[in-house]
Amino acid sequence: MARRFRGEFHQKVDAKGRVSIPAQFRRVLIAGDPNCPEGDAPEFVIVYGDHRRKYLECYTAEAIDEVDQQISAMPRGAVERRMLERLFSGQSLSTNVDETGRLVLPAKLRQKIGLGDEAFFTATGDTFQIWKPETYEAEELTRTETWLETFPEGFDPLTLLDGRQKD
Amino acid sequence: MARRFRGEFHQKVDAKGRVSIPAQFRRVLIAGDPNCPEGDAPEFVIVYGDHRRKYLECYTAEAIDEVDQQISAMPRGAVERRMLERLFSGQSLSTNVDETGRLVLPAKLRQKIGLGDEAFFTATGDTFQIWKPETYEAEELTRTETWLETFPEGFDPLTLLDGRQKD
DNA sequence: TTGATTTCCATGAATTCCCATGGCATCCCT
DNA sequence: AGGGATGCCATGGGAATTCATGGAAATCAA
Repeated sequence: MARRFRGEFHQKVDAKGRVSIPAQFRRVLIAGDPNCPEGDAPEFVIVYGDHRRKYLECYTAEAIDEVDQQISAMPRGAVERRMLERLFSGQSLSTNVDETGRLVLPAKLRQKIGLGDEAFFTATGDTFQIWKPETYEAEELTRTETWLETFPEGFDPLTLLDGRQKD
Repeated sequence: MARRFRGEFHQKVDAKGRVSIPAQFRRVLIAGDPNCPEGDAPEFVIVYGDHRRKYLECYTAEAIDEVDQQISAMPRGAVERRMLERLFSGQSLSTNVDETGRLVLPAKLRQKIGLGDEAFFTATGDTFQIWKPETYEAEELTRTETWLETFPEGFDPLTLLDGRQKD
């Protein structure tokens, strides 16, 4: 089973912007940082994006390397390449987990997503996101709701996985 | 014959949330974890889903890998993909069987499905589900009952297999 | 200097690990 | 066939660790 992030967690944010990274996520970050200095303190990257993005997306060292490679494989000068570079190089921050398993979110980033004294972590495959809990509920949950409503009563999202498989 | 879960079982849940996994299921979990560390302690994934789902669904390592692959084959940014990621990455928990054959259900999950001191396990092909016994009786049994009643007396469910090609 | 950042220690609660027991079912030996 | 003896299985209890979180001391930066 590949090293993937899994689960949702609520964590406290203190006055200095310190947040405990869920232990399970920490392990994935460690596994995803090839030259992680033995014990722990893996490095990883937070992509915060432009002003309209309301959450922070975190990549393991390996995951971001992969993205970087794909970007540099694009033709120099291409508009798309520029955009991606701006997003992944510019609007991002390289950081690391500290010895007590926490990450420090600079005031700038906290303000950007309106983070108060609580953060919501949610896994999304090979990355995880950090949200202000209220925003997550408002945006994502209601989005799910309305999306589900476009389907018949009692619809099971699993049907979407079809293509080949179990029934 | 493929390793499939079979049967229904009632198990005790102790104060710490520990539950014995039926030995039969355990074997399937072991067989379904490719890099399972020899003896036992296979890893697997519990998908709990959103608030309206009243049971926990357990996937073998292989089964969940397959799901993950299917999801990552969907176009990035598609709403469907996003929904499935939320479900299978976010609303899930990666765990493992312990040395005594048990699994630990965190308080959060127990509350979610209202689990008390007893759990009901039921096989569903390549996954199995964990229910609060009362819920299962109330919801699932009556559901299949009424569904069966839409068919004539003495109806043989096997008829449903007709003309459906399997893989 | 002064606010901000980084280190280092502290602690309660939750989680994991380790050992123990009783019930069944099976195997085996005579 | 009798009657243990063996071994797996479901459960319990407590000790040992890990986690999340808070606060103070030590460093920086400008």
